[in-house]
Amino acid sequence: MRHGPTTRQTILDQALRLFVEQGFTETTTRDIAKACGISEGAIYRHFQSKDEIGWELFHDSYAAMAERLQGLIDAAPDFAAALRAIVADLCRLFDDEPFRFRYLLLAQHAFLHRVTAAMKSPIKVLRGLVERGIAEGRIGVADPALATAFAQGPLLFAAQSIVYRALEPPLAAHAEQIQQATLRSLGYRAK
Amino acid sequence: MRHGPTTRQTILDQALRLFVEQGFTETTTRDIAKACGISEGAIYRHFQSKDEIGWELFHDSYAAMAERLQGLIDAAPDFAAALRAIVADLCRLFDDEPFRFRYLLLAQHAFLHRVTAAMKSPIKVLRGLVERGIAEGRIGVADPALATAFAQGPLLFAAQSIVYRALEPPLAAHAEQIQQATLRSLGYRAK
DNA sequence: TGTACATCAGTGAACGCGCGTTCACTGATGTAC
DNA sequence: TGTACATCAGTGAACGCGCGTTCACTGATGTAC
Repeated sequence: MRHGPTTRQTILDQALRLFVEQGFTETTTRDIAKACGISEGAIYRHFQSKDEIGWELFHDSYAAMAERLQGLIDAAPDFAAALRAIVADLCRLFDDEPFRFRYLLLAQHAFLHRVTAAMKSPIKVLRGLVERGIAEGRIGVADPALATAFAQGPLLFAAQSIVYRALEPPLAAHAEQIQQATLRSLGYRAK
Repeated sequence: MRHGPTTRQTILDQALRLFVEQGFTETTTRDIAKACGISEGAIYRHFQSKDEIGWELFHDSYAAMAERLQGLIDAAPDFAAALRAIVADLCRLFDDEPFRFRYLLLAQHAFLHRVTAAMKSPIKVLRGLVERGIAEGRIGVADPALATAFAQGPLLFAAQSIVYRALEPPLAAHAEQIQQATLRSLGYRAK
């Protein structure tokens, strides 16, 4: 295929799935090639290394998610609405693109050493929102680091429970409960 | 050393640390041997394989934690006291044995396929407590799977925040806040 | 106590295997004239 | 339109390396008599 922008995307798609299912190190270039129906050599027409595939998958999704969350926050009328919008959106992302969602969680550890302080990150965005909530007197938990930690719990453990087959999918079906649990865990009080 | 029960333990200790710091697959038998100050061959006097080291570290701690949590629950006068005791105890464990604590979280994924349904597990113990709380009308979240997920969030994300240096150690210093956030996220109501 | 043998933790070189990556080559498609 | 050459994705065998594991050997300690 001369005009085949599809092979590169196929490699990304299959690698994403395999990295989540088997782990990054545990996935071989032979696995990826086989899943794509191409030879191993062909991978290196599109990427310099296996590491580059992993990093590109992480970096692009990570930055995109940060922008997306910031957009939701900017569009929301107040703190609680912003938090609710984020939870609802991430539930949808988990249901629609489970591999992308899960890869972001896994790859955080693996590529942490490459995440520079300058990079936008979903965690920083969330922390910004939490700090605003504290400043506006909406949140009972005074320590922003602790509050940011608490804010992640309900959504991400609910997602994990679905992965481990302890909780019934889709995650969006539990969005309302997750939103409430998140607000409660922060000690939210309405105006 | 003829009467040297220390080498086996040294291997376990160093492997635990390395598995947490670098990952299981990323840690080589050369790494372990070097950290212990022994040859690679010596490892195989005490363990059949690298996998066995990983599994033993996981299985022993996993079962021990399950027993420990069940003991705390049995000794507590009511639901809230049990949950508080668990949180306080796990905070202490994280501070005292950070590698053991973190390894349990990491290895869950890696050894999940070997965790049989018959094995005792901290998650099952927690779920049992949560179900009791729901039955006794103490918990607002009706779905036990969802409530079990919520119950893990404040503690484990606070722990992760310390690992990522976002939150000030020790974890025990935040125990009170974590206990309250856990109860709140479950929609706890006192008698 | 002294001697002969057994036991066992530890050594370190070596093994085979599977990994990520390379590279000479193929064949289809695009371009120049 | 036809011909010659350029470009490029893809092939698949091969490469070197580092991995987990093995094994013949050593030397210290325990045991039998």
